[in-house]
Amino acid sequence: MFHGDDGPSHNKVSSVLLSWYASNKRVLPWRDPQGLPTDPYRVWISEIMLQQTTVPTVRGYFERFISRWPSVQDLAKASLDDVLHEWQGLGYYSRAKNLHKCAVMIVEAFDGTFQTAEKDFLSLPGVGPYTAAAIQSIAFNSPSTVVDGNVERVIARLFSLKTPLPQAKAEIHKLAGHIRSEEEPSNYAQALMDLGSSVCTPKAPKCVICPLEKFCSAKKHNPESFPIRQKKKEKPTRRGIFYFIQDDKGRVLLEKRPLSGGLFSGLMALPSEGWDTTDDDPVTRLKIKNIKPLPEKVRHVFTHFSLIAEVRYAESTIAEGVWVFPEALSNYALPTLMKKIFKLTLPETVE
DNA sequence: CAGCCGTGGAA
DNA sequence: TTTCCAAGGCT
Repeated sequence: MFHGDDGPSHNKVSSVLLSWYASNKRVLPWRDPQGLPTDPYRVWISEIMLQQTTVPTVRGYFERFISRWPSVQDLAKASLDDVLHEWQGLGYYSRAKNLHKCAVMIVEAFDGTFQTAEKDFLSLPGVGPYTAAAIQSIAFNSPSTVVDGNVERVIARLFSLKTPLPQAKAEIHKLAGHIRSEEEPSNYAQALMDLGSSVCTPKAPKCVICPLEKFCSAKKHNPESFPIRQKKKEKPTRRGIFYFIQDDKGRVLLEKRPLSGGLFSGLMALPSEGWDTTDDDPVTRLKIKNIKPLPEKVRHVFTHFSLIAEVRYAESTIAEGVWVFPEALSNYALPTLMKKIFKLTLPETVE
């Protein structure tokens, strides 16, 4: 399994890594400054927020979220709309829906206490293999193999893995499990991820200061070329039309996006057509008339496509939907795309 | 498995 | 401007 005497030996790797972490530990809002165990609730919230999201982005969201709902009981009592409002701009909005659902489940089915078994976390919506392992080790200091994007990169480089991602995931998990020790599981998991994010970076890794340099197979060659990834498919461009409809009092027509799934699930948005997977025809449905296009187009990039949004001023007299005064827009959970549009149509009102 | 699901920062 | 990808999970 290991590459002879030059390959990574797990006890050496973990001890070197733990001592590196002891003097390079970053202060983060969800991390106890003294290294004491952190409230599992805080670990859980932070791990959900950190899914595919960077530390600088999460920081502010985490602080606001925790001060508003300091415990899982508080979160369970909150309304989903309030949770989504606190989540607006963070993206992947199903995370907020699942978070709220989990809080209710934990209070009702788990009697308000976090379970200490990884399989219990895995049964929760929005908690997958990474997050379950992270909570297990970080919050309960119990050994578990934590593999995120950082760990994938570190492992791929340590062993110069030729198998491309995502095919290599199983192999990486196996190697990560062999490398890790069962000492200080909480510190070890965070140390490996910190190393990946600050030293063993995707571009221009700082091998000179890396504590694992002497164990690393890729260091001699081209560390930046690992992990090898499958070619990504080209991102298509879609065009959509968004109707900015005001009544005679200046109120804007918003509609709630279906909670069942899709883009911006559960958030408020302008009526639109032509860009998402629905076949909605708002012009007919809302009896839209007097359509006047806005010359500027709004560009927005999603994970799997780019959007060119055309905005059209229009009128409607229907009673359905939610008519909102511009000053009251901040009371609603709005995706970033809507904020971009309102910056053009309501420049005085939007931050 | 591959497509879906947001956004922003870095280079 | 473009490209990458970040403490992933669900279907």
